[in-house]
Amino acid sequence: MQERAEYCQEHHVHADRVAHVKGDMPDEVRLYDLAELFKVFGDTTRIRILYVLFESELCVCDIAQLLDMSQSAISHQLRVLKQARLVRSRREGKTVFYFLADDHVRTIIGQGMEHIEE
Amino acid sequence: MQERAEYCQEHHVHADRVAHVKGDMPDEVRLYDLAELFKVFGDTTRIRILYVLFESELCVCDIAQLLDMSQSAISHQLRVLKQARLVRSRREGKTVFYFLADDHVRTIIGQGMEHIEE
DNA sequence: ATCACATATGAACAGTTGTTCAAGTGTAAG
DNA sequence: CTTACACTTGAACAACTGTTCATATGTGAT
Repeated sequence: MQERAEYCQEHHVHADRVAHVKGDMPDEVRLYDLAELFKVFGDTTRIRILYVLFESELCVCDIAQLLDMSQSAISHQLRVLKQARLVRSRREGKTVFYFLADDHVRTIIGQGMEHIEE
Repeated sequence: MQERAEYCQEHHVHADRVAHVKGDMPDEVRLYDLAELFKVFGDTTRIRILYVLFESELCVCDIAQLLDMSQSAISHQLRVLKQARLVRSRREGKTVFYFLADDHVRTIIGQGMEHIEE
């Protein structure tokens, strides 16, 4: 966090580029939110849940069964996904159905897949 | 991980959907790799590094200066980014320049930004 | 060879995260 | 109002992650 001058001499730093980049950086809050969003994608369980919802809406119980995990674990993760506005839910009697919130989920996961399959 | 039957009765589970979804799920390894990839995006420092590299290639020292962080911290994170094949590097004398590996980075970050700005 | 600089790396430590377990809602049916 | 089911939630604990600090490597100049 300090002592940078010790490593990096004035005359070495590529001042022009540094100055240029410094200009068009999104603000800290936005970058933080962005990282938070990707954190949500960065867990196998949540990725699997999202994938499972690609096809159709499902209830908590269905998802737990599909992923062979406890209903509680799934519920916790659905909450995270919901807070990130990646999924939404609707209630039908005792059952709660979850579904993908919008198409960004598909695009982001699609691009990710493309990347790892290169 | 067990006791599902206790919560979820045979007659309730939406068997048709469950069966259908079960068919076209990517294999476990792929889903794991995908989560690993997004984990890399899920950190403020790494997101900031990627953003900084949107404009032009930069050396470790430049990045550390721009983000006001230690050279060591940046170096550690660049390694993570490199392992995920999100950045690449070239050496020029004592200096090592880092740059974005391909356009997926831009697309993924772009989509992420769109999502949080809704 | 020796020195200085740019970068890399290993160990360690605090902070975060995901699951389980137990207990809590909410809803429909008897 | 009681019971049963679908789901939610809070606490706790192990596992993981990011930074720091100290040290190591690589390169070029003297």
